[in-house]
Amino acid sequence: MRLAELSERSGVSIATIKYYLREGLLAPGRQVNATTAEYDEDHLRRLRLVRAMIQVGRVPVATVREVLGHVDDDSLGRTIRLGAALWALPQVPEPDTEDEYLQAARREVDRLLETLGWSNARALITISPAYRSLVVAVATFRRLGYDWDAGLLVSYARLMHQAAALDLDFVETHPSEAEKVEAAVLGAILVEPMLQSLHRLAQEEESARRYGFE
Amino acid sequence: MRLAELSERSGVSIATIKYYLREGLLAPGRQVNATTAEYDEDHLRRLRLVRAMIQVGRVPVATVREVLGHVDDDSLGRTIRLGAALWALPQVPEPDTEDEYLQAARREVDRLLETLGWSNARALITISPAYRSLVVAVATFRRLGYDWDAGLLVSYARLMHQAAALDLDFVETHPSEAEKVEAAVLGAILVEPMLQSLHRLAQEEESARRYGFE
DNA sequence: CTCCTTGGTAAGTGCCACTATCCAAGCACC
DNA sequence: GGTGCTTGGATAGTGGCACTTACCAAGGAG
Repeated sequence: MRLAELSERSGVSIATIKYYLREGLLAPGRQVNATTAEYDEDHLRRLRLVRAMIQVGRVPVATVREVLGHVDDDSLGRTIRLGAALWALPQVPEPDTEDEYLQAARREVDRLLETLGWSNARALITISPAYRSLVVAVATFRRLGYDWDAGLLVSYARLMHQAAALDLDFVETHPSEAEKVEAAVLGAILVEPMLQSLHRLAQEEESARRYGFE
Repeated sequence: MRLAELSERSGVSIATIKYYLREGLLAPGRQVNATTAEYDEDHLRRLRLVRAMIQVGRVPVATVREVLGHVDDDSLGRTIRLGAALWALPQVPEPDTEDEYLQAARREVDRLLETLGWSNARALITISPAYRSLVVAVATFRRLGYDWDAGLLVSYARLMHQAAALDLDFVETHPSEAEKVEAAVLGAILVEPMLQSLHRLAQEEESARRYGFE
C-alpha cells in the first residue's frame, strides 16, 4: 500500500506519518521509484503500536524510538530485552535534591523488597527506573506528612505482583519471541492505563458502596 | 513566613510560586503592606500538594486548579466530591473517531461491570472519564489484534478493587472531612504512580524468576 | 538617604508533537 | 505528448504548556 492508504487504514494523518518516518519510529517503505514507496501490513501494525504508545501510553517520541530499538534487538535475552524496553519507558522525573525524605524512602523500599522476597530485586531492581520512581513516590507521601503503615505498601506490592503474573501468562500465549516482547511492552504501556482506569472505577464503586451519595 | 521562606521550605522557586499564585493554584498570602505578604503552614502544605500533583502525577496546571476547586468545595457529599475531584484528573484523550472497535470495547466493559456486580457503575460510572479511558484502552488492544480472554480483565478489575479498598481504608484513618478528600485525591494521584512502579518491578522480578537472565 | 529586598506583572523561553508549505518527479487521462 | 493531480521528501512554522526573565514601584534596614 502507499502512504495515503497507510494513513487511511491507521487513522494517522499523512503529515504525522512522515514525521514518524523522519524520527525513525517507522521503517521507510520499499522504494518503488522516485515518487512511490510501498508499505505493508508490518508497517501498519508498527504504526498502530507507535500510536498506542504515544496516545494511550503518553510515551515521548524519543522514548518510543528507544523502546522499539530494544524490541527489535534480537541479540538480547528475554528478561534483559524486556527490562531494556521497560527501563526506557518514562516515569517520574529524577529528583533534583537528595534530602532526608528520599533517603528514608529508599530504606523503606529496600525493606519492602526484602519482606517480599524479591531477591532478584536486590541485584537488578535497585538500579531500575521503576525503583527510583517508587522511592520518589514514597518520599513525596512522607514529605506531605502522610504516615501510613508499611504493611500497606506490601499489600499493594502483592496485588501488583499478581497483576504481573497475569501479564506474563498472557505474554506466554504468544508463540514467537518477537511477539512476546511486543506483547510485553504493550503489557506495560497499555495494561497500565487500563489498571489505572479500573482503579478509579473501583474507587468510585467502593466509595458509593461505603458512603452512598451522601 | 514570606515568599522567600515559602520557596526555600518547599523547594519551589519564587518565580514558580508567583506563577502558581497567578494561576490560582495557591491562595494569596495575608497582605501585610504593599510589599509584604505573609504565608502560613497551610500555604506550604497546599504548595507541596500542587507540586506532587504536577510533578509526580503529571497533572496539567489547569486541571490542578479544577481538582482543588472540588477539594475545597464543602457543599458536596463525599462520594460526589471525590468523584468530582477524580473526574477532573486527566486520562486518555477522547477518541476522535467512533469505530467498531470502540463500540465492541464498550460492550465488553459493560459486560465486565455486570460480571463484577459493580451496580453503582451502571448509573454513574458509565459517564465517568475512567470508563471512557478503559474503553479506549480495550479498543486499542483489540485494534492491535490482541485477543485475550474476558476473564483476564475481570481478574485485573478484582485486583484493583482490592487496591481501592486499601485506599479507602487509608482515607478512613483521617479524622477531618477536608483531610479525607485531600487524602483521596492523593490516593489517586500518588498511589497510581506507586502502583505503576510496583507493577514494573513485579514484572521484572517475575520475569527473572520464570526465565532467569537467558 | 541609599541600597537591597519584596511582591506583582508582562513578556519571553524551551520543549515537543505535530502541521503547513514547497518542491521536483511520476502517472493517468485525454 | 501534454497537462494536471498525486506522491514522497525536506524545511520551517505552529500551538500549547510550564515555567523564567526582566522589570517595576514600594518598603525597610542601616
